[in-house]
Amino acid sequence: MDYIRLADILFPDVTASPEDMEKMFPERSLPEGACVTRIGPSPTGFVHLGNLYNALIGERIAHQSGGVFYLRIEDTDNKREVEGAVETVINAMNYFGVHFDEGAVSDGDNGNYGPYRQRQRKDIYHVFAKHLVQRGLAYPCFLTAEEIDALREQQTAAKENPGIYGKYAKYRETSIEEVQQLLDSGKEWVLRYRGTETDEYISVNDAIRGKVEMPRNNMDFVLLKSDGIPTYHFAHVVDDHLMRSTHVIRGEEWLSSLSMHVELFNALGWQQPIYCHTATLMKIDEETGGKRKLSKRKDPELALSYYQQEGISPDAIWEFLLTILNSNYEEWRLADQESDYRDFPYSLSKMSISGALVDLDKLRDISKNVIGRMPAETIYKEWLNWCDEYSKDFAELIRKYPERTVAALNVGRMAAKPRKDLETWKQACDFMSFYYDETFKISDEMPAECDEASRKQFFAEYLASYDHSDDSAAWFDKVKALTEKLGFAVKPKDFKKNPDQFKGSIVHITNMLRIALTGHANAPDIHEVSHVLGEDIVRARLAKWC
RNA sequence: GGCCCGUUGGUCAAGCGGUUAAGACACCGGCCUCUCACGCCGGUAACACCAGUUCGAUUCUGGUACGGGUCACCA
Repeated sequence: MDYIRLADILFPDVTASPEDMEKMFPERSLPEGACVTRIGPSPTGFVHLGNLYNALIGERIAHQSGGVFYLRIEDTDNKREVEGAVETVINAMNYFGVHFDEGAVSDGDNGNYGPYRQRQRKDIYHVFAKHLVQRGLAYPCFLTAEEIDALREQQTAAKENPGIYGKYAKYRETSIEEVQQLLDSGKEWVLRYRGTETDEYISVNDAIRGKVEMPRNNMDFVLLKSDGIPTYHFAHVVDDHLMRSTHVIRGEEWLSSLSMHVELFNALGWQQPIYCHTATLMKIDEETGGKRKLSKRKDPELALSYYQQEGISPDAIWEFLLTILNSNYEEWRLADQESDYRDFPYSLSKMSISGALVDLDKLRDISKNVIGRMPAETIYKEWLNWCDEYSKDFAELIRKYPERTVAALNVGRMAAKPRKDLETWKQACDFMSFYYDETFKISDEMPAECDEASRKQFFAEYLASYDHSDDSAAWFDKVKALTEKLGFAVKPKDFKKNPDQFKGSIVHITNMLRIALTGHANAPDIHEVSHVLGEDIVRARLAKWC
């Protein structure tokens, strides 16, 4: 068969050669050991944790090695494409602090290895498609969807592997005349790779999993779809070669199509990148109690937007993913509280290969510590940023009282063992609400031990003797004196031992004070809070109880 | 069903032939204390199963079970 002629019939417009492509996209001149990585999201408008998870690995190993990290949009499936999805991906990655050195940007491309949108690379793929046809490694296939369905049914019934291969590859040996005829009649066709029937095994050294073995590809899989756009498999091989990726980081669901990719790299005579197949993120299914893959429909926490809405800071997400990704991260963080997480030496070999469960409790804990490490000014800024987007009323409040807010954020944080009250920005709005009259409300009941008479007496006398300039010790001495005067135990233990001799203990008294001041039985130090609020507010809030 | 991947406490995980089988989160006690938090001390809790190799297996090999993935002109 004259494959050269067949190639010309199929791709009459392709004049460039593979060598031209190699010249157009030369090897990158990078320092020894530099990694070139990428993420290749498809623009479906939904960015999930798994995307970020893989992005983070790529970003780390690229930037840690002085390499390049880029964004490639895998838009070969026009059916799934959603308007504005590219923007969504870029914004999400930007929000979470993942920066690209090159690749697609919202209004075009940035870099010398583009275009970075696969649909715009059609001509490039066709050069290699034609080349494969010329060498007899690819052929046009005119099978319709119905024919393929019927074949699959027949194969399944006969307990054979479904698919187009060997004797089932109907159009493998179609003559040029027949092809020409079919083409002329306007019949749709796809370009298929010509698989070899073999019982060979291939072996790939995965950077995360080690040696992975599987049967060599024998399928006539699709290279170009009927619209001339490549499938993922073909696009991946061409792109990662031409864009000079050194490492391909992707989910383990790709493991099963690895044999096709190996086949193509070999057929084209290219060196394979280093594959890194990551574990799938899982969660516990509430209904069955079993582990399962996170699902877009059932699990809101899969969407990155969930974390934005909850107000979990990007740093917390990073730390969370880093602890899942590298088992020694927590240890490193424990030993070094100050360093940026980017200083952590990330390693592919330390990665877990079984699916990790997304544990929101753990995330909250990490978030609490991350915020705990931030200076109050940083918290103010980031929290305000979040409020501007998700809680406009609160943003207004914070802006109205900037000094008070920063002071409030510092309550209990100057001590040797600082408080960690804030978990998320959303929770912060709730927690901090008592610092502002606009949002202040009494949420807890006054302790039952304090009857109305002693309550009135307490607040009256407390206010009468209140000196805003008292230091903590002087203030507390006054509270103690009042406590005793009202017939309450100054030492909680005394009350515990002899509950009959007292109306209650100082715990009840201070709780009463705390509720009047903050609305909650649980709140930070009363003396500190009083000073953040200022004398006027303190007096006003307490006066209501006299 | 074929092919692949996986399996250490509730969760995340160290471990890489001999360990009292780390640590973190969660949970439960206790201490500290004006509440809550923080912090500290302590506790409950694990090598899926069965063979084999070995003086000795959580660690190596095989099988079973269970979980996951994939078998598209989707990525």
